[in-house]
Amino acid sequence: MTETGMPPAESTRLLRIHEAAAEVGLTARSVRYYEEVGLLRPARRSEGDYRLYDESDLERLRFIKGLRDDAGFSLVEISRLLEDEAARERDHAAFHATADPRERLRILRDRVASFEQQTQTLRTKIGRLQAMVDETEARRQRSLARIAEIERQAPE
Amino acid sequence: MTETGMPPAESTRLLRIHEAAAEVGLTARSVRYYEEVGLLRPARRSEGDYRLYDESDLERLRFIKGLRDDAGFSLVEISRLLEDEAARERDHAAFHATADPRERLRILRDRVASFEQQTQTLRTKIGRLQAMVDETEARRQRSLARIAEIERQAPE
DNA sequence: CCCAACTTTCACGTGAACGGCAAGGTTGGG
DNA sequence: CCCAACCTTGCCGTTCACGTGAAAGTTGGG
Repeated sequence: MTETGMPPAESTRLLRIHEAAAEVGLTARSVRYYEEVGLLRPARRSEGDYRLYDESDLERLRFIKGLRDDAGFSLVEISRLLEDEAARERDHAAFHATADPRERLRILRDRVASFEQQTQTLRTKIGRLQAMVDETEARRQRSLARIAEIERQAPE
Repeated sequence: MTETGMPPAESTRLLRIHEAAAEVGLTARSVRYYEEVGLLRPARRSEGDYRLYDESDLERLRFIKGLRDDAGFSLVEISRLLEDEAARERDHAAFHATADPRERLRILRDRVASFEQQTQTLRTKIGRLQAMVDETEARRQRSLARIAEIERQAPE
């Protein structure tokens, strides 16, 4: 019969830094570095000061990795992109601390604005990439036209 | 057959490194570095060994800058992306040197394949960015749903 | 309680992508 | 022909984004 030393595993499973990093495809060093430059802080620390990450931390890490690898943003740019979200992180506790619907609405609306800001930035980047695709397509078309011309003049 | 002689040197205006760099929004140092790592070589050198860039060099520089700034590719990745195109650069002289239609067709088809490779890579990147947009959109929708719920329970 | 495996902070090392300077050569208008 | 304003190569410095120990503390199974 075990005593009531049960871990509170039911609500949120917490991962140590190497587990969390592996989960999202990063190194522990990177995760520590991201904390160093202010991109995130772990949900909590253990008794012996080990970093412990929850599911929302993992989401954030995945998002950071996406911005870094897929969008090619620098950590400074990512920091700016997540700035609003950082504010809402600070509001997160406030959200659960208050029962005032007006306050909760304000927090949620800030969050929505933050998401819209993020999609706007990403869509701008998509637009520039699309422009490059279009230009490359145009050059391809010109080459195809020249091929057609040669084939017309000198059929094989 | 051919029309009158080609327009004189006006179309083949050559720029020195600072002019070329300014034209495409880079620094001279960057342009030299790109040459150092094999991303391009200037069309020609002056009598006193000054680098001289023509319009196709500028196009290439703009493309490199786009890949770097907009797509966030590293110079190594850009190098891989332009590798095929580098081959066709070497073929460029051959193209104008030969009158053999079969040879010209081969060169042009290589170029088309290179363009298709580039658009493929860019579209893959666009797809990943779009996935991030979609996810952010979904999170925004969830927040909007929560807002609606609160407004329903506690109308102002 | 022990011990291997994990973690902490601190600190220095590294590769990419340039910036900046020195010492000298080139260009082109007057 | 002069000379200021370009350019050349060479080399060292810098920032970013981590990698890689070192030395010490923590965790958890046996």
